[in-house]
Amino acid sequence: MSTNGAETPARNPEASGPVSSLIPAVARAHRAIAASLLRDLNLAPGQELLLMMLWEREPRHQAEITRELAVEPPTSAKMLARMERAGVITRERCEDDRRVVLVSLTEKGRGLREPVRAVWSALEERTTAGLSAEDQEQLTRLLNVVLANVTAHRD
Amino acid sequence: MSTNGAETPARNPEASGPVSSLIPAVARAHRAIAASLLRDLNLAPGQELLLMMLWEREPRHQAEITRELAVEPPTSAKMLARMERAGVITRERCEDDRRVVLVSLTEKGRGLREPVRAVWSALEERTTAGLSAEDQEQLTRLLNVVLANVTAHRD
DNA sequence: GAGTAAGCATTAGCCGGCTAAGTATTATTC
DNA sequence: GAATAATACTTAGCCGGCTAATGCTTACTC
Repeated sequence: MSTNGAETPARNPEASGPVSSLIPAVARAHRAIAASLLRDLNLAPGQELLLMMLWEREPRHQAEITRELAVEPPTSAKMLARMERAGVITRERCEDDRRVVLVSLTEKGRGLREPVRAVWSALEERTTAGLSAEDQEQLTRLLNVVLANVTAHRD
Repeated sequence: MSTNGAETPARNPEASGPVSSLIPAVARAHRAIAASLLRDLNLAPGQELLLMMLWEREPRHQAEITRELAVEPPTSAKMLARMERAGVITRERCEDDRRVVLVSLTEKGRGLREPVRAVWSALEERTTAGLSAEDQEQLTRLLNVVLANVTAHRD
């Protein structure tokens, strides 16, 4: 229903630097669009990433999913439980190693492949609108640097 | 506690473009660091933005906060309720217009100003480590374009 | 083989974010 | 002045994300 008109996202005067305030703002607005597009497929943002993993290879250990999504175990567990309830995946304990849970797609889950791809195209197109090829490369490069910075193992 | 070692954040082969997968990944890792720094101040990520608003001017209408934070009313309402419970802000109904709620800082809230500024400096420094001044400018510029793209009013 | 360590997943509970629906108050309009 | 619309906030409930604490298997060590 005609999503709200995303207000001006708080340009912050006290911010020591703009990047740290820009990143969450961009991410939130970006996620809102993704959510609105994915809602038509009955998916929540984040769930499409899991499906992509399974489309590539299946079944998968839940631990593997957790690792690759770079998320904590309870996060993936809850998400998987919901998606199982929604009928897009199945879970079963592995026979060989009763600790692990194997995650597979249902037919319904497989059917989402093309629609999700379409959503991702639309999302990316809108996100990078007005950026030249060089700009996009630059942005990708810079974001990867930042990602490495904030990802760096700390101990 | 010795945060997990932030795994590789799911480089996604199916992604139509890298930007849409990079943004959430960066945002999540960035937020995790912010959370870890803010936890020492007993704040959750996002709450510092509200405090910044109040340090600048006070009191504020809740509606104003909601608008400036670019958030939906229930989101700010819940956050404010928690912060009130935590003793950093107070809320009271306005006498002139009984619909509005006025939000003010407590002494405890005022005392957080310097610590929060320090956290933001540290966060920004870590985020932009290894980026030249031009790189930072570029990144800021490009993120602003993307922000405009994903923020664009849609109806 | 017993005891301990490591790995995998779950439960409970919090936080920021959202939508949908409702309440109360003030402004408008006729 | 009464009916209607607009505004401000709340409640309920869901989703992704997290930490802390628990349970259950398998592997390792002695």
